[in-house]
Amino acid sequence: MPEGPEVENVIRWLQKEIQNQAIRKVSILYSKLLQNESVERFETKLVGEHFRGFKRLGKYLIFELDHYDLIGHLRMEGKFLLLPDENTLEDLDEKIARHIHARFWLEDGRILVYQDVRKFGRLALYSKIEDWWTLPSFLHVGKDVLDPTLTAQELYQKGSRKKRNIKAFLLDQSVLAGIGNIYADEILFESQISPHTLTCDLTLAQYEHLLKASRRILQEAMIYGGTTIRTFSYGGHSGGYQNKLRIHDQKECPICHTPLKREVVAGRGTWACPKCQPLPIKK
DNA sequence: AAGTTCCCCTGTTAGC
DNA sequence: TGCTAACAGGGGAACT
Repeated sequence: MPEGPEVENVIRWLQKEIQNQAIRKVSILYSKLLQNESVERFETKLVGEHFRGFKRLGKYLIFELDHYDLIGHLRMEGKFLLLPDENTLEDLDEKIARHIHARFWLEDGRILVYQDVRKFGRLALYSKIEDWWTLPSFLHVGKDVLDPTLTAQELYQKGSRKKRNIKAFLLDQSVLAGIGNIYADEILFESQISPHTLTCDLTLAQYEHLLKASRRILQEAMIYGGTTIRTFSYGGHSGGYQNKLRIHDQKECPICHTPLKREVVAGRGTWACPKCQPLPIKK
């Protein structure tokens, strides 16, 4: 499922492919895809706009156009495809075509389409403002994990006054943005912290470990092209990090070989080694 | 008021 | 084998 590293790969791919392309025509086939705009107005507003800039915040994609910022979120299974021409679009297998919810015809004849089997993804359109990170879409989105101004001290301050497990904390995008379920498990394993540990029981040193592990793992996953567990792909590529996962969806601990079993923490399927990631001893 | 549960969706898989 | 129910999970609304 697209987390920070997957979204980064999508953004870089689109920047390389369609930067400065103008939009000739737009058609939206699923109105709920649009968060804050009617289909008709959305389709009208985007004609003649160019894809100027490509940014990312957490798991959000930001397309800077001439007069608007277009904010996208792929949620579970959303993906963009670039089709070479009209014929390719017409010849698409019905199994794929039925899940295409938006189409953007570009000036060079290619067509950018948005496909999303589960229809969870969303697009929001805003008139361009100076600081896109102040847009309503980002009201509840904290600093990106890879934002160099984010410090362990900040996490410690937020965590120490909350009573909630660290897995939920890492998944909370208003705390830090970009980590999803898969990487949360990997980060906790590398930090040797149980997902059940309460944030108020963690030391500053542990938050330092967590932040360091978060950055290392997300960077590495990004270089590998992200993780493809179910369906993630972009530009015809799959990610490669699924082969590097150490704990998530694995059979045994790579360090002590303890058999692992899935459990639900923070409402998510969770893998952790009971030996290598012990709970702190209660006093 | 912060933390938890539910809901949106559909394809895949587990279980009877 | 064929059907149904459970499951997958990001984020926001609704609930406790």
